[in-house]
Amino acid sequence: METFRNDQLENKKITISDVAEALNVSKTTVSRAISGKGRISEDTRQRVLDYIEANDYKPNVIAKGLAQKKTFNIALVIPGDCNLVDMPFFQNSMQGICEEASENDYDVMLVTTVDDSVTNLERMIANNKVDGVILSRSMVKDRAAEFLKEQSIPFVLMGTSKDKGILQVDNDHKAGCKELVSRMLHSGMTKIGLIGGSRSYVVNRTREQGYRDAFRTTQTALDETLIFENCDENDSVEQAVKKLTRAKAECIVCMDDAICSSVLQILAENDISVPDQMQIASFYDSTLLMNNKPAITSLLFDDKALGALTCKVLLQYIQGEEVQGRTLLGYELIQRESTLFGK
Amino acid sequence: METFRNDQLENKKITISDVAEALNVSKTTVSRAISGKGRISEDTRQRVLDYIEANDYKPNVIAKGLAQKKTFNIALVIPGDCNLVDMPFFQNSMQGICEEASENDYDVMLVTTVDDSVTNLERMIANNKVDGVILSRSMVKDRAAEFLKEQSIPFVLMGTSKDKGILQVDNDHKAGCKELVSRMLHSGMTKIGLIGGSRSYVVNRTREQGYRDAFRTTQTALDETLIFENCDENDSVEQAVKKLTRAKAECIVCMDDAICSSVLQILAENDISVPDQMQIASFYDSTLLMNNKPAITSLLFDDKALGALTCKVLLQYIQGEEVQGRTLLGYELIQRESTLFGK
DNA sequence: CTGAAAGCGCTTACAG
DNA sequence: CTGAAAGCGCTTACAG
Repeated sequence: METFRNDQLENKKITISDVAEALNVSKTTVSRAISGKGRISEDTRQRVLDYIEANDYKPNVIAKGLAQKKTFNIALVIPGDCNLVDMPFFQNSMQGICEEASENDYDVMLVTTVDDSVTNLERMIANNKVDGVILSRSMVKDRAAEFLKEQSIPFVLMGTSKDKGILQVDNDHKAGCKELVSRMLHSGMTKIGLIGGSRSYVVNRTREQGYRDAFRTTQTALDETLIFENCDENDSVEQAVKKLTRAKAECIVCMDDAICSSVLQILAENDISVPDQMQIASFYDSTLLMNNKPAITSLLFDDKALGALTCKVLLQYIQGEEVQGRTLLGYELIQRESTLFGK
Repeated sequence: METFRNDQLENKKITISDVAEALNVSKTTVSRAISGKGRISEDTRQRVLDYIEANDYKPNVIAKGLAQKKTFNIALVIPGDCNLVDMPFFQNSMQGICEEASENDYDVMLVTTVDDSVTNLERMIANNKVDGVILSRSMVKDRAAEFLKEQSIPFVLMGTSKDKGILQVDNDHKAGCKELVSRMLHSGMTKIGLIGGSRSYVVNRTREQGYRDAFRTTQTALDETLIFENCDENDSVEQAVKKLTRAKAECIVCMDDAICSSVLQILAENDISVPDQMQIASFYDSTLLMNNKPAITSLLFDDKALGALTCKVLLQYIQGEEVQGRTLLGYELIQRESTLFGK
């Protein structure tokens, strides 16, 4: 059995002192040439820059951070226990965050939380390892947000919170859901069922709000018995579907693709065809149902852009710039075969 | 529109000098009490520790790192463009990595790669932000691995490589696949088809090897026309399924759940029932097919444990301990309704 | 057992 | 425009 041991040979990197010495200037001058701060002649500046380029000198960011009391790192907090349907969201937004951070010479540290525990986040903050934090899934009662607030650590929520004191960037779920349902109402449907997940997540409440807004705006009576929430289990979804078919709902709007997937399965088992006997739409297009036949009408959000923007706002805020308290991103309504309106 | 601006008030944290002053000892002594290195009387050690505890002093890890030329960070490199079926693997292993790192007072930095580009990784390495790297998906030709080798940065591959010079920790795909296929052969089947994804990924080659080994060990003739690889598109999977049904294969083994999902759909469309007319098994259980009826026989791996172990090996290596060149983790063979053998 | 001092690799008032 | 010096918050030979 072959084994390895790290030689720990320090591959010595060139430092600012080396550069200064080689050029016969002070470290101060080198530092200024690089940062662009302070007066320096264009001539020496160019000399320094050329030397750096030629000798591949990279300032040590850690040392720079120590001197400036910064880390040039941000933390991304993601749930360690999310289910399949949420993964694309985290994956894509993560990608956007990393790219945006990278462009600003920042790096992102990963913090996973389990069961609403914030110990990992606490450790990272206590260790001074980050300049700010991105929170990614917001619970109605969010311990991480509370913790960061009392520690007065800069952070932004990639999501929505009713707490106006929290910086937030989110997809405009409410407007999207409202438009989707409004279109259905305009097409003449009235019995539009809604099946949603846990109300512990802010996003589910937001989506529901959009649904309600559609009815209010179009002045259509809303039948509360067609709304089913907290349907986390397959069983509760099944109950909901049964009640909705019995109530002769024309369409079932699912709050996310996980629920939609269950609904489709249940309908198939009961030989209820989509869209003829029951129309279906989903509030979130997760690629989980990409290959479903018929294709499912749904709302499409650009999660990568959301991540990038969230990161941008955080970095601006960290740098002392003024930022908007809340930013909402657009959506796309994709009409597919599972619904009949607007055809 | 409400806006925010960061006050940038430095919430001053207590430093080692503060502690030293308060206790009337030197910084050296405080440092020693904390690190446990160097001689120090049990008495003063306890005094320091008590004070620290009482006043909630946390050493600044960044400063410690500067002095020791360490960062106490590792980087995790993940593909920015993975598809749904791979996400649970990354999510779960990530969780394992984060937990293990946390326990060793290390943090993990996220690096996403796009199209085999290593620029983000280069930046992170150049910036001295990490002590080591975990590579998570291995291509047959892996640029990230090459880069890290020539820079002699400690790294371990969470996966398999034929390069014996690379530290690796992986699930034992080969043994798992071998056992699965062997059991089928022992039950009397002979026509066992294989449909796999891109051979650019090492894991797909490894799985195929297990399949071949099963035939060799049981001394069964292997019909090469039953093997279909590089089936990345739905079309190629469809072709493969058609050929396999025509060839009267008794079972189709899918290299992963994405392929399995396509296969199931194609079989359904052609009214071929599972397992009566065609048995199905998958080499990787990704929860994607969790609710499929019939449930799919497959191999189960503990990705979180894989992540944790990979991280552990990296940290040991970084600390100069001797580590095994290659470590393989077990698997579980889950027999479900989609196959008939062993019942 | 304990401490003064130098050092990690930067930045930044301050002085010239 | 440029530099010497102090400082960021730690660690670690070295001396006592």
